[in-house]
Amino acid sequence: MPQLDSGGGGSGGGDDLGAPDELLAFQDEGEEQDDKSRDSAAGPERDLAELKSSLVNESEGAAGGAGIPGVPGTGAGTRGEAEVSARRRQLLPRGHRAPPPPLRAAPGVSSVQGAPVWALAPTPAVPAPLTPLRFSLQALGREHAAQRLFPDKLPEPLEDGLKAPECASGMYKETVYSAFNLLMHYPPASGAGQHPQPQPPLHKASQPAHGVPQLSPLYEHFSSPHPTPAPVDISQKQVPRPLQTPDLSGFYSLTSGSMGQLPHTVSWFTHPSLMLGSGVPGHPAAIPHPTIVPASGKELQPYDRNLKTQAESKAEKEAKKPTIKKPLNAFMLYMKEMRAKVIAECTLKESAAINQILGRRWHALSREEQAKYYELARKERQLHMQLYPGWSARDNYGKKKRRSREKHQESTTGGKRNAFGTYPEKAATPAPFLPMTVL
DNA sequence: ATGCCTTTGAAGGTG
DNA sequence: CACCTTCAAAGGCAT
Repeated sequence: MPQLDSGGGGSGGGDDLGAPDELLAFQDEGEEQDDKSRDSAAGPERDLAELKSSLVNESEGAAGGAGIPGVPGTGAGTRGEAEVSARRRQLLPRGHRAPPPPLRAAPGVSSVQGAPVWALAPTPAVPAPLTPLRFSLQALGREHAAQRLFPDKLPEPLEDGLKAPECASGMYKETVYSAFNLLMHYPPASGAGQHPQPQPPLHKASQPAHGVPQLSPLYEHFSSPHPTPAPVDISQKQVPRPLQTPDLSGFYSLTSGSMGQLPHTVSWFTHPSLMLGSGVPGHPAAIPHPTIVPASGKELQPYDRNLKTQAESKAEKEAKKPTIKKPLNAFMLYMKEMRAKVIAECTLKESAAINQILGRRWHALSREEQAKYYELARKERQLHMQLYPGWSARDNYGKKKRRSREKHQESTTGGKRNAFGTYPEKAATPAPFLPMTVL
């Protein structure tokens, strides 16, 4: 079940987003200090350095590639395929990473829906309580205002970014916290006057984060100031109709007028394959929730079904049932925002390598910085749950192709290991955050 | 065409 | 309750 706090607990119930009294002190300041020092001394720069180092070490003897400019050993595309493959296999052995000390929440502090307690600390200048849906793309035109909310965050990318000469492109300077700034920027209560200037079509590759955060579609979806009566009917049979709370009722639509302001990250809005809903493509009513994707990834062909047997049709129907994706967690949101920067800075493209860097950067983030993403993630989950009360992550189990790790598991078992073969390590790795105990 | 890799976090299932 | 498993994003690469 989704973990929306249904009003219980001592947090006042309901949406206690941004509750000021959630500001909690940490008792492990020493550890935080460690984090800080780690951040500054061996943070992001080390991330890539280690990654690169591992690449170099593992590809020692290989002719210097041209991966990261000036960084040997990162050019996967410069070696023979076999060599690259070998490197890839050993790229970052699961035991390779020596994760930084975990961020721990202070004991005796409460948590909300699994987020580290420090993540619940009030975001600067964010009014509370917050309605999760009250985000607006209007913020796109108000980045300055958003920046005012977190003025201290602007230089962060410069600190956090891979400033190493081999990686510094400077592109990340444009906006780093733009996503969060946007999300955390609340429109006027009236919601009026939210008609940003239409923008030309944006392309994913050509439109890095320049005032256009790579937000979770969930939030982007609700960024529209123009309401629609209800979210797309994704699965009437399984997913109960979303709650039509007053807060939500005004955030379910995207009008054509709002399309122009949407960044590339909301390409789902116009993508034909996503027009699965009940209506006519292009019509707001036909706009599905961003987390809804056809299982096949292709547009449905209703007439095809008539040619199939009932069983086939049923199976196919089942298979093609739109999939409600899981809401993104904090780290996913972070990755989504920062990926482009890492790519730009490091000229890396392989997500596996990028994700490793991002993982390290994530650990290098301060609590406050991480808290933003936890907060966003929490709101995303709330939105998701409000939209699809009956949805369960379990619904998507098996929709992804079974990974071959299963057979790996069979062949290499002996000990306990998860399907990825990583669990023992992860278990051995200190958890980033200890669960909070609710007082 | 499809799955793997790689990361963290969330959530559900199991013992 | 602890542990395990799966999925979420992403894109190059391998099969």
